[in-house]
Amino acid sequence: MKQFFKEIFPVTQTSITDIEEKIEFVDLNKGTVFIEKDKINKKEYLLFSGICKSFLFNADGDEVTLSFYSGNAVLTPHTIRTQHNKSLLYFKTLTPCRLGLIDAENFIALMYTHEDIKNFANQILKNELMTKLEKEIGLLSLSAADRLKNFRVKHTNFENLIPHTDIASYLGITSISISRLRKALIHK
Amino acid sequence: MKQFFKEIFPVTQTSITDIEEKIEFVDLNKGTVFIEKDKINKKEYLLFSGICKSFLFNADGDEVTLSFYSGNAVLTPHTIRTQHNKSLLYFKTLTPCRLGLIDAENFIALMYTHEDIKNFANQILKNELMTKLEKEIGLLSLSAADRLKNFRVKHTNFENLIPHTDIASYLGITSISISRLRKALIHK
DNA sequence: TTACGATTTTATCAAATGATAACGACAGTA
DNA sequence: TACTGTCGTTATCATTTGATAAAATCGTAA
Repeated sequence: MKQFFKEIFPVTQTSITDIEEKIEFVDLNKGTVFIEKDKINKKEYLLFSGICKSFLFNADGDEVTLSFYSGNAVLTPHTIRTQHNKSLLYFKTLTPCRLGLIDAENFIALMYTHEDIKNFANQILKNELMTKLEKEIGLLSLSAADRLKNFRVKHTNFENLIPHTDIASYLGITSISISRLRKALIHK
Repeated sequence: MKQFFKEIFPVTQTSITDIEEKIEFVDLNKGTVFIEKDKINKKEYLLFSGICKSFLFNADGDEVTLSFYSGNAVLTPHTIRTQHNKSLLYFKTLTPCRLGLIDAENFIALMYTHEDIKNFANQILKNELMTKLEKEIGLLSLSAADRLKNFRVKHTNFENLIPHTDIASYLGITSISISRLRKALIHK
């Protein structure tokens, strides 16, 4: 737990303790859809280990990968819950994952009583927004090869840990294309 | 004002009046950058007429268009547009625009005292997130031609009102491509 | 009106990406 | 061990998109 917050946004030992006592820990196998679109959800999710992704289905019924998360990280509140507590997205594990769940209302209460926890939450939101902006800029103005290069910097070794189809649907290309790009990038 | 809220999210006459008395109205010529990245900003923006866009610059220094807004509409809310009261994005007018500005803190105060204004704000936020998701899905899984088709449905007649370069940078293609696609789509 | 500058279109060619199919590698299982 | 299904690669060909340059169009100001 200490390490978790140290990596993301340092908070006091008191805050860590107060969060920890409200957390429910869960271990999931890979390939588990643990948040479903349009379903009621009232939890916050801390990812302690493993890799998971958020996704939707396009008009053809294919999965479209929006974001990856790898421990240690926090899944973003906004997309998991709208004002009616319904998720906008699906989430699934791509490797075995260890998650920490907190009741969202409890967590909000902690934000009010602990200034550093509020700052922590703001940092999470900021990170997510910046990541989204960077991704959109990449999609709008970079070639697939450059998007893959950026992906490698941001998500080191993911190509050896999760299916390439998930990476392809994140980059907006086919899995055949990613294979071709991987070959082309070897000599560069 | 009545028409504005009627189109977006109906609120009571009392709420309209309470908002209206805190609004500052502004008329801008086309091509005016009225929100700048990294500059202090503490306002909410209501767009009563005209078309504007949010944008950033990519690594090559080219404008990347993120979203379009046309009256009547509300621009990206302060909460997700800024961090520490500094804007994450640029906004500029693409036609003459009539805007209404409200101090963000004043607006939040109204949300606490008026349930319908809070719901209105939540609706704006949700719409913004949904629009973003739809755009990302399009970028990830549609051809440029299909993205243009969708754009035409969502932004009727924009091709006759704003520069095609802005539309191209929104769709992630060159202005030459958009011209080619326009020709190809005439016979379909 | 003419002239100028910005925008849009067109043409040509090269490069990137998709579609389809076949092949190979690999893990799990009977 | 052989079988099976999943995943990744490779090959071929068609299509899409970009780059560059030139021409056409449009709006605005002199």
